Amino acid sequence: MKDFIKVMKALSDPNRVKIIKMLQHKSMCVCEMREALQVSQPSVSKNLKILEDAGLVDYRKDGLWVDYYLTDGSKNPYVASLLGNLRHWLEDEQQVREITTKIPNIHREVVCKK
Amino acid sequence: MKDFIKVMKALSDPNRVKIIKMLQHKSMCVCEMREALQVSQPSVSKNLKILEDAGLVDYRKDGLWVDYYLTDGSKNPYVASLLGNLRHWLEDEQQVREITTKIPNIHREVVCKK
DNA sequence: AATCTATATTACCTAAAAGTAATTTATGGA
DNA sequence: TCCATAAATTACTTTTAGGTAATATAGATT
Repeated sequence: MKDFIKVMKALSDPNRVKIIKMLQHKSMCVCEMREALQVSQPSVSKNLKILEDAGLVDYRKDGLWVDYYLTDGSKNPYVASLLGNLRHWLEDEQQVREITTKIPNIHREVVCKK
Repeated sequence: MKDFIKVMKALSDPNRVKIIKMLQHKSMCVCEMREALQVSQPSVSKNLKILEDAGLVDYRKDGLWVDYYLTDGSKNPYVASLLGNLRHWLEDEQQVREITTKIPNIHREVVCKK
């Protein structure tokens, strides 16, 4: 039950869902997501932690940057199925489109010097 | 996005998930669920409203009783798939088993006179 | 009509969630 | 070693969620 609730809670916030939808396109670091979402850095970090605890995302360090990416779902029995659905779900949402079209124009070398 | 968030929120509370799992077995009235969940009647009503707003459950009146049942998911594009998954998800959960084994012993004629 | 009963609604309280600002930690380069 | 930078953590604030008690509503029975 706990695992299930954790994933549902993780996916019941718009900014976290947007993070998932962004990561479907490419792995990203915190400051890139901060730029795309237009929220503070701690807010992004906190939301990433919630997604990580739910087994939805994982990260690898790359120097100063931390690259987040979607997991294969092996840490939580509900994740693989939900991430699968989320591949096509919400693709037509205006809010999602707005963000994903931003992605190609966000480069960490530019965006993270703030 | 709103529809999606609404369903995720609805499913991110243990009592509401338990209601869904109960309704997989049979339609039930508020007082039966109250008995099974051991919470107050207003709490059950409130949670049912949240599930209804998300398009997960619907009801029909039967005299004084109100029978709640799972929808076919036609009111929310994410519901059918999730209710489908929830048919097998959480079946082995202790908390769910405890409640569903109670159901055959709960009869509204007995339980609702309180 | 008067009353009983199942459910909904309201008012209220406490706890959890989500955000920011300030601070700390960790990595890389001069 | 010292400094700069990306991310995490902490402290704090405001909003939201979930519970109960009290009350209102609606259908059934007399």
